[in-house]
Amino acid sequence: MISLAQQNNPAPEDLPSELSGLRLTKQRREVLSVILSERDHPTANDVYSRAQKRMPTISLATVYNCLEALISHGIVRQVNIERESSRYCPNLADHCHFQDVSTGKIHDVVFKKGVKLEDLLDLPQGTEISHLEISLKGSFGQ
Amino acid sequence: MISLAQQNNPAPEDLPSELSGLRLTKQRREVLSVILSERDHPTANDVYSRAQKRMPTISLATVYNCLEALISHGIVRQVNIERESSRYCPNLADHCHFQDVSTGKIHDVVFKKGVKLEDLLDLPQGTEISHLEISLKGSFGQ
DNA sequence: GAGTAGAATTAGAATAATTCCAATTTCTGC
DNA sequence: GCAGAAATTGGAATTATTCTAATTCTACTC
Repeated sequence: MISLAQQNNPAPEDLPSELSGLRLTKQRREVLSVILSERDHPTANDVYSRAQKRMPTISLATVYNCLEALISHGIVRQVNIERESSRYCPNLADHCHFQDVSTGKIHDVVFKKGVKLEDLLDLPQGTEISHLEISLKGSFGQ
Repeated sequence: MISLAQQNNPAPEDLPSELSGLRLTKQRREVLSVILSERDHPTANDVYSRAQKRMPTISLATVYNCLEALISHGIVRQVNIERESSRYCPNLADHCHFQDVSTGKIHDVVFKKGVKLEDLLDLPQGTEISHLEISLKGSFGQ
């Protein structure tokens, strides 16, 4: 079985009709396909305009609804950097986000092997982490 | 010399007239005093209503302006957790933020000694980090 | 101390991302 | 095919934040 993480340019019709217990409606499949196809961390608006190309009747509210459904079922991650609009990422592996200030583009950054952030933080015994986000900004050397 | 980080409940009038090259006007001193006095990571609105107690004529726009000035001079840190409104933190030491989901309160979390996040990330040689934010949500054990 | 230029403050309008709402459409199970 | 539930839709509402233009303050210069 091919995991979504590897799938590169799945047309909406190639996506299953259900995923992680979420019914994939036509719109959800379209939204997911957009996010899987161009992994450049699009905003909701980006997703909206890309989805409109194949499905001109989709509404922005639906895009937000679909994103929320995909996120709450663990199919997509929401990415927040400072106060910018949220972006969406289909990479479910442990990683964080680096924004190149000269281009605005966002890059996935992984931890060096074996590193688990939770082990590095001085949290009280028994703390349960339900959400963890690391974001960086900067530039690649001159 | 007492560093701001240690100062506990500085009345506005006890703050210097300049700090890190920033002229501390009456309003900036008031805003800073609010943030230093109750270190509960207030939002701009919280700061506004607290500041109003002593300075009823201060405006919300001024609070935003003052916060921006304090941040850009490295006197205060802006804290973002997901899409919630920004919060403001006078703790300049290396730390990150944990939000207890049962109370909504935000707690400072430090790294275990010797840990430097930059060392743990797989970033290209020569990458310069200008901004780094780590936020967590969860609960303290049951 | 008056005059002045630049900076800061202010109230209110504007913006923009996101959420809400109520009506309609589409599904699913029978 | 039908009933009820779930999803979609367009547009309005919300909310945090930023912008604008007018006023006030501050620090200098004379």
